[in-house]
Amino acid sequence: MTPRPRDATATRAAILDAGRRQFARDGFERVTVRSVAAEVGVDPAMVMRYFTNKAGLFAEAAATELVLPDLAGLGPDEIADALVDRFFALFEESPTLLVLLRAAATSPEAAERLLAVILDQAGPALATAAVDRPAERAALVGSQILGFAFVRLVLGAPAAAAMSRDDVRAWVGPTLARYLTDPDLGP
Amino acid sequence: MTPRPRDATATRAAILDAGRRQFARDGFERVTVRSVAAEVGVDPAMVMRYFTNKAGLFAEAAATELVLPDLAGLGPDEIADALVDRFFALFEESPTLLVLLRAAATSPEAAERLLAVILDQAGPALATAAVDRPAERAALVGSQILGFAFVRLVLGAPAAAAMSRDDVRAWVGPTLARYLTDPDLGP
DNA sequence: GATCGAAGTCAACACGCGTGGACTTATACT
DNA sequence: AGTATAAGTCCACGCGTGTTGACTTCGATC
Repeated sequence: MTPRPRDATATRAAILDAGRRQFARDGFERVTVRSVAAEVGVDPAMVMRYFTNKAGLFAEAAATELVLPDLAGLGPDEIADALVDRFFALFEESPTLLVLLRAAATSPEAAERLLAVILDQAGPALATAAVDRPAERAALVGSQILGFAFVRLVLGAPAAAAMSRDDVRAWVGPTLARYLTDPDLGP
Repeated sequence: MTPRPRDATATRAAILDAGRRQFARDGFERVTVRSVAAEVGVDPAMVMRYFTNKAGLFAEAAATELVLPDLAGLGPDEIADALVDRFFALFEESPTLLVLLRAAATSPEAAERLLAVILDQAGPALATAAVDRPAERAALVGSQILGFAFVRLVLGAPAAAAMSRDDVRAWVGPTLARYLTDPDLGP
């Protein structure tokens, strides 16, 4: 066959990559189809060809898979370390979560998607570790993780931005552990 | 004198109020001068007359004063309750902080302003309560407060949105207390 | 070597935006 | 009554946006 042996999907991947970077840096509205195309060195119409829409490009750029490890049978401290490590790596390897975080602030659809990621992907894993009230505990874990990412990556607070992975483990790890496993917490 | 005894500043206040509501709901970019003027029932040019700019309107709509209570001499639990109560009231009485939170996600200037609010207004008050490392502990307190507000008000997570003030006290209060006063925390 | 289809470019459209300036209205003072 | 002055309206400009359709290029197949 070899219908189109050229690097057909190469520019498509380049557009997606540039779009992801720009969405992660500027949010949805401030990114223009033209700016993405310019970064790739391609005509703006290419974006429509491959993604039909600016929204289509965003949807693909914001596709996030948390792939959390199995938390069952782990002690509180191990759970906390596993969560910190995973999210630390997640924000480093690809900015999809940051894309979603930035866009969620001004777009109800993006907010809904981010909430779905937390509830549907992190929810089950966290529920196996929660002593009770899994919904509340998952929401609190999410609030601390997103809040820290916000202060560190969006606001750029020096004290938070300067922390190493081990620092984050030591500072916020215990909070996550208590949110999930402290039986005395809550009303 | 009475240079203009008419309700001169009334429409100005109405524009500011409508702008604040729309900025709190939609962020900076999605709000248009026209939409604000339409909500007030006034010509768009009135916005320029009173605020010179869309940016000028935003700047005034985002002016935030935390007015935190004095935390010196309080125990950990009292500190936590005082913080939760103050921020709970703050988000209810006026959406300026929400305006700043939403806009900070996509605007570096807004992010800088929100960071300044945390550092300059909350920082000193929190520093009096912190056992050590005031910068790190203030950043962590801010991350939890903003993160919870984000999950509750922006994402609208049911488990977080349904919490009463006392629920929030019971769930996140202890976290704030530990961030400030736990001497064993951190690396 | 002719041809077909995909990859990519070009110019333009329609729209909504922020903003500016000329114009109108109406109130308070002389 | 007349007038100055502030409040408010109208209209339109210029720009950047997302998006579209027709055109061009070019490599692989027959």
